[in-house]
Amino acid sequence: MQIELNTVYNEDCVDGMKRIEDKSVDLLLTDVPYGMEFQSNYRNVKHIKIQNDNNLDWLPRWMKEIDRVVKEDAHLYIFCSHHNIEIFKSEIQKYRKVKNILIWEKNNTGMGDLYGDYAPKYEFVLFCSNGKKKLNGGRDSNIIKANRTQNDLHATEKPVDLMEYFIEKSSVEDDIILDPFAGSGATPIGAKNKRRNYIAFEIEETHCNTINKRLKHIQASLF
Amino acid sequence: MQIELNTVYNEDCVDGMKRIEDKSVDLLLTDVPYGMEFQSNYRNVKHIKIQNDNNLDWLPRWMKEIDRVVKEDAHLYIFCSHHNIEIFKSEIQKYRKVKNILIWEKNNTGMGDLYGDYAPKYEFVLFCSNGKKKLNGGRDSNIIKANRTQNDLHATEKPVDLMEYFIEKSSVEDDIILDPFAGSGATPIGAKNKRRNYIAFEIEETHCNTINKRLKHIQASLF
DNA sequence: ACTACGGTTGAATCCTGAA
DNA sequence: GTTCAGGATTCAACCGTAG
Repeated sequence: MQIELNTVYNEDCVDGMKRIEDKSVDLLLTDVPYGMEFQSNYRNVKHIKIQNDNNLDWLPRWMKEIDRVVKEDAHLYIFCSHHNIEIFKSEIQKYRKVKNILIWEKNNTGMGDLYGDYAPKYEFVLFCSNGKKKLNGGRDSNIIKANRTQNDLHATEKPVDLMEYFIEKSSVEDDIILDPFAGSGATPIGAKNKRRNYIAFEIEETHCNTINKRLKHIQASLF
Repeated sequence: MQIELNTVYNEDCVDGMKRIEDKSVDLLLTDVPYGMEFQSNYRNVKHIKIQNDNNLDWLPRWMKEIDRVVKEDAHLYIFCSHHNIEIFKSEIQKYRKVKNILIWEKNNTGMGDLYGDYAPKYEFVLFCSNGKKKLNGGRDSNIIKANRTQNDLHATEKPVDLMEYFIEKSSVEDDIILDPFAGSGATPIGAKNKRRNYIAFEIEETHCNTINKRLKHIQASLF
């Protein structure tokens, strides 16, 4: 392994992943940029625009690298939206089997067209598995409720709860979890809480600093 | 109009729809064959295998015809599953805007891989709109809960409640509603209950007879 | 335990005005 | 004409607190 475990790398993930050994990752859990040029206009808080979110050109190279580093029977969880789910699913299916599409049901609905559309209340999570690896715990449904957390840190912050849930369903202690788009850091933080190893990339320096602060805070409180 | 309203035609819908006038349909509400060769093993009831369900060759011709007969600003609701949502969405998008993907959340979970997968609890409904037509009533979320109904009529029976909900959101009295894959008849029955007109096709004679019986029953009870 | 009520919030979309 | 950036806007769901 030419890469350090339990580190958040401030670099482009497609480059950085090249230093990860073949078939060494036990779980992929990530929230990719949706390719929507999203910038939150939420009230007074102005978040940094998501980098490289104006197109999905990175997707084929990214997926190829993911397939190289993630174990054959590992589970993959990839967040995406209804706007371009067909693009993500089609690309991922070139390498891995999309076994299910999970629904993260949020506690509240979003903005958008007020009169001509239904209010958005969920995010998709593409769940990939070749079928050999079992899920830990009982048989849960493919609709998962989890409350949104504060979005002071990141425009599209994911709840640590939800990440920990997926981590426990699909990995054991000391496994290696990869998140190429760490964002607010929910995956590395969840991994640390649950005593798994993580490899994380985040291209935005500000977010990297936030993640490292949050991780340090856990260290102080856990031990 | 060369076609009779409020009739269930026992024929292939791609042929039958040719008799519908251009841009004459106010709402499309249908549960297409998912292309999975589905045959329910539910309890003792053996359902008829869904015809033409082993492939999706019909889809391009079907969608072209749908686009011809449905009004430009009309809403389209097309049920589909996660297995091939990308195929349906991509094909539909050649003609219409998929504005949202609705989740029909069922009261119970389905079968499937008991150990290596999450239990299926929903169906997708592709919601298409060019954005000009408003939805009736309040602003509802894109997750819609509706109980499954008895499964003795049809393998993939949809609740009449749910169809009536969509009918009321997206049409007014005397509108024309099209269902090219009528199945158990939830759409024509919902349409009749809500005093809309329907055009329905169902290739399987047994199902046609069932639908007509159910429709007759409404006539008796409504008037 | 239950209801009532106030406070808070949203991976968006539309519209307007400037370039 | 066209594109683009930024500002205003919804109401249903949920939570916490109080009665």
